Amino acid sequence: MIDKNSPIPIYYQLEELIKGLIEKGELKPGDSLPSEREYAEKYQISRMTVRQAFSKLVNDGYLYRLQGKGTFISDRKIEQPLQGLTSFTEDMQKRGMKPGSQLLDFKIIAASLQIASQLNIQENEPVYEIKRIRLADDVPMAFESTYISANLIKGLTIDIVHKSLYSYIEEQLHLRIDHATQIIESSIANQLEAQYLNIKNGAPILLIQRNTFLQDGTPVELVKSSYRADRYKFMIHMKR
Amino acid sequence: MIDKNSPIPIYYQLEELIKGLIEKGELKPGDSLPSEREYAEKYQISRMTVRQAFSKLVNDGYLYRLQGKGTFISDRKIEQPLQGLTSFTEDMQKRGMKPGSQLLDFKIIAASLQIASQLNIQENEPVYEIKRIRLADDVPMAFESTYISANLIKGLTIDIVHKSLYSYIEEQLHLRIDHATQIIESSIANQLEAQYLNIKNGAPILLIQRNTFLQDGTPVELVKSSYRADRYKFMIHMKR
DNA sequence: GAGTGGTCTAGACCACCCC
DNA sequence: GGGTGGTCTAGACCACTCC
Repeated sequence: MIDKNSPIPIYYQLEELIKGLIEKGELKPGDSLPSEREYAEKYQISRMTVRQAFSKLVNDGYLYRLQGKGTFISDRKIEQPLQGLTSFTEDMQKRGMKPGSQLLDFKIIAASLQIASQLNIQENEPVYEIKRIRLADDVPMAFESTYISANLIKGLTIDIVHKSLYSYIEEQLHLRIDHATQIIESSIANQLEAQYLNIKNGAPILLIQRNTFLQDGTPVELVKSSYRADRYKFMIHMKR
Repeated sequence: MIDKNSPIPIYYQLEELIKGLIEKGELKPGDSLPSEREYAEKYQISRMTVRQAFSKLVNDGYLYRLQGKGTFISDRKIEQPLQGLTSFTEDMQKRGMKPGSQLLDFKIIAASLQIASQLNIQENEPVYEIKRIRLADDVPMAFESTYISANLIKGLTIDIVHKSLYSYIEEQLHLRIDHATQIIESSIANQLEAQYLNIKNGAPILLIQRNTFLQDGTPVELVKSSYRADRYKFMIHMKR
């Protein structure tokens, strides 16, 4: 089950192995795991390597440790929702809904001062502007505008955007998307939003602005979304 | 600067030392840190111990690593906001506002089915109910209702709540608050909320429900807040 | 080739929990 | 006292970046 000769790090293999056991239900919330020493013995690896795998899983909320007692499976009933950076598509799938998308606009424009400052580029530099209505189970869920520097992310097409923008950036351009900041606020639908989302003028909406960055802090993407408040709640999980 | 005989772990001392340098501005965003090996040499500690300190700081967003190049200070201009679990008081202080509070109600009630299920207790078990208006710079910011199991958190007083509930739970009761789930949604002020928050009926508000847990998953606290949308935006930072 | 972070080892002693 | 996680050491080899 653990291949020591594989180029895949051992700690990562162990991580996936344990995650698999949890997802298959062989390890249930509250269950204690075999001790770090037992894993080390069983797979003939160092205890530090086991600890590295455990630490990642603790950090991601799969496990928790109690000194002197052991390592246990977390109760993730409530905390399931947002684990790290996900796309709209993944988000909807996790919520058990069928994601969809309706393209309104895809073009290159000159960056406004506001967009340029968010993307850390000069005013009037070219940026892709993509406007879409996002659907969940074929019903409008959000109205979304995406801005991407055309000098940083070259060769973008509608097709790529439809598939997976993040995969393209990471696998074709070899850039590593690392983190994002989201600003969430409450507002009221204007006429345009009401029309696109099929709700009443003045109905509550959740505005989410996401700024995505590479590891060195270079902005990759700016997304402004308006979600229907009657269909969408934002959930996050926080560690102390 | 590093005391190897102190009961405080070396990796933690190094963490604080580096954080200090960043906060004092001696290390600026984009700067590269001395290498792991240099720190190990300088303080006569193992490289693994240095890595442990670095890893925590990377995880908390202070640093980022580039293989083959070095370790660098993150640009935290935008990402500053919400780092882990914070109280209203801390939150407002970080935003540069003066926090305040106006107590509306403090009593023990029998848990409704809804509250009981959130706190994982039986219906009609005693719970503290605390209702407050939260102020920022003396202006209403949020209307907040807190529910806490009276059997779990004993001896709660208004005074404790006014100071720091979390300190009381951790230092007096020796329970370790570990994580929380927050659900954020957009809504419109009803008459009561409008009155308390000094806004118009129908004005947008941000509803935030927070469920707080101990390490083993025991619910500690349930907080329902209604924030004025014109004064409050929720910000989060996410790692991929 | 020299320097960096990424992974890994085989030990060690400690603090804590439970019997 | 025996088991657990928490910390720490002093090495090792690898992949990567830069010159």
